[in-house]
Amino acid sequence: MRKPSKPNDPNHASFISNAKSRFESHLKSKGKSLGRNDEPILSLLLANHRAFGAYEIVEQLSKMGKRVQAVQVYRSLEKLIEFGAVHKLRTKNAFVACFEDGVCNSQQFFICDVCDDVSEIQSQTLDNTIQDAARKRDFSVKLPSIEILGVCSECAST
Amino acid sequence: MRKPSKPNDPNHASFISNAKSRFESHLKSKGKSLGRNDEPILSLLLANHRAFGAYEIVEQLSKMGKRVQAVQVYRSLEKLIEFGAVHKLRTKNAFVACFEDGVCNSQQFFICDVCDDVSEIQSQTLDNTIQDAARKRDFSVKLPSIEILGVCSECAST
DNA sequence: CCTGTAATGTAATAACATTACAGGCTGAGG
DNA sequence: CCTCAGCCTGTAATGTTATTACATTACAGG
Repeated sequence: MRKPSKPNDPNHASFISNAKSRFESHLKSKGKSLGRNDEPILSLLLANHRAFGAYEIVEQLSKMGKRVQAVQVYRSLEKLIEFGAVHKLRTKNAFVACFEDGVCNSQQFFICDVCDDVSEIQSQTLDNTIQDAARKRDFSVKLPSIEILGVCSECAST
Repeated sequence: MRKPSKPNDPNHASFISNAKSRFESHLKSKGKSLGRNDEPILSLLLANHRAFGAYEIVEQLSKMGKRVQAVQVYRSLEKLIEFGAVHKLRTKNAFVACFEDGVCNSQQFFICDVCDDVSEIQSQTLDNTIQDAARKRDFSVKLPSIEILGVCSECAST
């Protein structure tokens, strides 16, 4: 099993370009293409290991000389989320890049209250436990959203 | 283990009055009291097995001749949530009564996309699985939020 | 060149949530 | 009984997140 990439990994740059080209192929296969706003947004999120609010993305891009409005950010995010390159954190109303290498189906996050770091996990056990519980009540799962708020090891030790 | 009460249960009325008096005692023990807005809001939520948005609560109360503004609803909800009588569903930006009988610590929900029904579960297994995953990464859990979106058995069969 | 589709830009607004401030009620202590 | 602190209420305004509506631009294929 591949480890998720993080911004401080030495080969993070290649991870990013891979993620981008995967996204572009995906779009192409659906008759769409990488828009002029998509790339900067994805880059911003990939360059950070935390979640950004949509309006924060607007600000950041603005600082980088790229003026866009919220709606354009939401449009790009929608595509990115659909593809799986970005996840939405509903507890935060914020958006975070997916750092899993390859396909990502789960939505399981540990979110640090202190430093805002988001770490995504892919626990088959957790998935199974949820599926079991769902089966028991004949509930058919569409989208499990698991967001565990707390304090990460780094912040706890300082 | 007691079953959670539902609006169509024959003894639901007594469940409601119990929930209310528990809430009132709790407030009293904290030097607070049941405000004039708290009761109607709790009643509304307890009378329905689904989540309400804050502004929807405003509307409903208005229909019942009680005019309040959003901020008042949020104030009551804050108290109710703190006590555990109401939960916030972050995937929906909405609020649902807790139908567990007694103390409720977990936040595990199955939410039907079709009929909006919310059913709360208290899976120790799920809790344990999350705690295990957290321990592995030295993450100290404060507030797990688990909201499973999908289709309930009723809606699937019709 | 024309046309259809996707992407963009712009403005306005909806939906959700909070802050600020002014009164009003109540109950414990003097 | 008085009064003062703490809680509750009401009102207005504002902040934050997300979407709708509509006009325009870019571009590939017939």
